[in-house]
Amino acid sequence: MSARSSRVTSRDVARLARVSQSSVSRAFTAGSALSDEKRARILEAAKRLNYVPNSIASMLITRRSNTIALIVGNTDNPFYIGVLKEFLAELQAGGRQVLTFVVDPGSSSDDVIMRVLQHQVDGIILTAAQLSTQSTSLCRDRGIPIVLFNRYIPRIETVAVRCDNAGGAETLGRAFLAAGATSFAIIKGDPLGTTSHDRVQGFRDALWRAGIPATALMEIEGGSVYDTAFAAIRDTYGVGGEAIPDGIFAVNDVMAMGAIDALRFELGRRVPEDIMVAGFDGIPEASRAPYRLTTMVQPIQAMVQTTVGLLIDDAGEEGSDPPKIESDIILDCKILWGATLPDAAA
Amino acid sequence: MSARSSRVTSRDVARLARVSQSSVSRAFTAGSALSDEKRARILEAAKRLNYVPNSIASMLITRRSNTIALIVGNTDNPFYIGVLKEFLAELQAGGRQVLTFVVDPGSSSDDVIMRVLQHQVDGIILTAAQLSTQSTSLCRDRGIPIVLFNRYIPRIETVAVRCDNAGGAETLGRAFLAAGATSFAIIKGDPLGTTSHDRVQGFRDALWRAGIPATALMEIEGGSVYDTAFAAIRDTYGVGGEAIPDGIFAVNDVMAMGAIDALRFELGRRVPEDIMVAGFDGIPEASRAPYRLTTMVQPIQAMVQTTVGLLIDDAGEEGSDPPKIESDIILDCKILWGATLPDAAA
DNA sequence: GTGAAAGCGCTAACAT
DNA sequence: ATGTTAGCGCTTTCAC
Repeated sequence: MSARSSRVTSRDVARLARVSQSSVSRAFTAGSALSDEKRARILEAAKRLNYVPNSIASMLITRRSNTIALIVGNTDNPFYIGVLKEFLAELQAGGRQVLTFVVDPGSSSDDVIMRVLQHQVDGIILTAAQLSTQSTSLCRDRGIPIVLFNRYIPRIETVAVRCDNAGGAETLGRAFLAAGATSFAIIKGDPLGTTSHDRVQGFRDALWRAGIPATALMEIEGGSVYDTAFAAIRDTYGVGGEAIPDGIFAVNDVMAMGAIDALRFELGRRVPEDIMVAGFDGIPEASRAPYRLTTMVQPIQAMVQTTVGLLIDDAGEEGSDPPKIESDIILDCKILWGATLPDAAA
Repeated sequence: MSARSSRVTSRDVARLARVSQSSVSRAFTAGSALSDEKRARILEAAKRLNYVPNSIASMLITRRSNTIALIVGNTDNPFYIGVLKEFLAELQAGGRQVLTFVVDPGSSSDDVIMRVLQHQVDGIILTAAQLSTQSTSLCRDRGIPIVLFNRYIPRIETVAVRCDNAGGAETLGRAFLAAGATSFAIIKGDPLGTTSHDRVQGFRDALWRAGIPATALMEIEGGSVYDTAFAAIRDTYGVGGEAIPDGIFAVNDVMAMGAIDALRFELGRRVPEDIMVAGFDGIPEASRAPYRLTTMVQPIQAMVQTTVGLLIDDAGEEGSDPPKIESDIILDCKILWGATLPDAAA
């Protein structure tokens, strides 16, 4: 019954439909000149033979793979999982294939870039991962556009899409001040990442502008994920530790959750009654009943669509070497008031 | 400085290195006959030209793409995110590329299969997604192996790797009984999925064997994810609702978390003092301080490695049509005692 | 509108 | 060990 169709090619279909091989190709190419009658005949023959066009051959000749490489770091942060999902959905909806790579948070994506280049992808999306100058120029030489997502690389002219990390953090800083906090801690993320850096900077700025002395802000390495942030808070403020401040800002939600749990279950403190907490990202988990975290919501969908748009536009034109956008694209984020840091204006 | 290497082919390298084009090919193929001196010369020329072999052309001729398709459903369940990560890591470590597809929980993977076939992948991994008989036979006709992960399709002879869902659920059922529970609820997942079905069945069996009447077990549609399970518990047992049973078993961890939060924050109950709860999967989130859920841990890594092993072995031999494994591979899962259901034997 | 012919960049015999 | 040759399955001029 089944056609044992292991190697059905357009030639086989052509033979059965009594047309030329090129007509078969046309039948599977939208908008090519072919009579309806012939197309129908070809399609039927194809169905009978279980023919599926070999896109590898098509890629070779058209030099377009219709494939985007998605390089993801830090998969332990639900935010990037959400980003990954959104990218997959968006690219898939646009008819593109996605080659996904994960890189260890520490390691560089350069070896992955090599594999990506061999695969003739139409574009590269880089999320929460490092990249060297060398790699970017290799891609540029081949005309493969790269877009950085929520990360930029100083001194490398690569387009980046991100949200206003510094501005968002500053807003949160002011929110703490408005709520009456006078002593602070900030839980930092990846020391090499621009995202954490910018949020720290924004928060510091808010305090500095309000005349808060630098000594009123303690900076804690949070390790970017739940477990490490939990441990950092427990160890920093545990028995014989430092005095716990009024307000704690974690540069991402998952660390804020770790901090809250450590405060409650290890240190016996109440949030927000004893300590106020805010995060950044707007992951759904942080809005659940036990947390109801006040946070800055990143517009994932808009950011993803912007990113994909840049890639697709670039890939559309053959010899468009200079990416039209020279500087980063920065989208606004929006505060989501939860219970852990009340809206003083409300 | 950069070589404007948009279209450097093996011919260009051959010319520069003063060798034949096939020697260039050999230089990039491990274990092919080529003098060290020549190989070095070729590699150097390649570097100067920024040459990267075009794997598309190689795929076309070798008919092996070195690529695995990973089809994932239900990305809202952290368990499958963990699975996704593990697969990506494992396949990447094995030098394979991964084409990732997400399918909406409701929809079938059949359209995705079509795209996958066009891409000449070496194998397909299907996780938490539906698949029709038609699609599987299409793949089989082309000699593309499919492995189902944590899901099987009755009446379709496709290899599946999963854990002992029924057995694990039965163990949890006995744990509830040993802890003294006498009335029960089970929060069910995807009605179409075998995973939920088997766990429900296993739990029922445990009660039945202990002589518990069917009336002592209430079955609740939990919708597979946190939010829907939260709402289901809130609505079922809220004001004017049913009496809350002693023990609640959610067929996955994320629904157990939703149930616990609903019990605590919507219904004002204590877990485990008032109600005992258990889940299934062993996701890290469920072991965090607010939950400390008792659950069955699925051996993700072993399951993933087994799955990949099946695929790679199959793909290794050219004409190996009959998959060597005819029946499913079932791995053991292990109970993780948390706080929500105490170990009566301890 | 349709067919014939020429490759895309590579691998794999086959010679030497 | 190395070069020559013949394609892999498709798209795309180019004639007709």
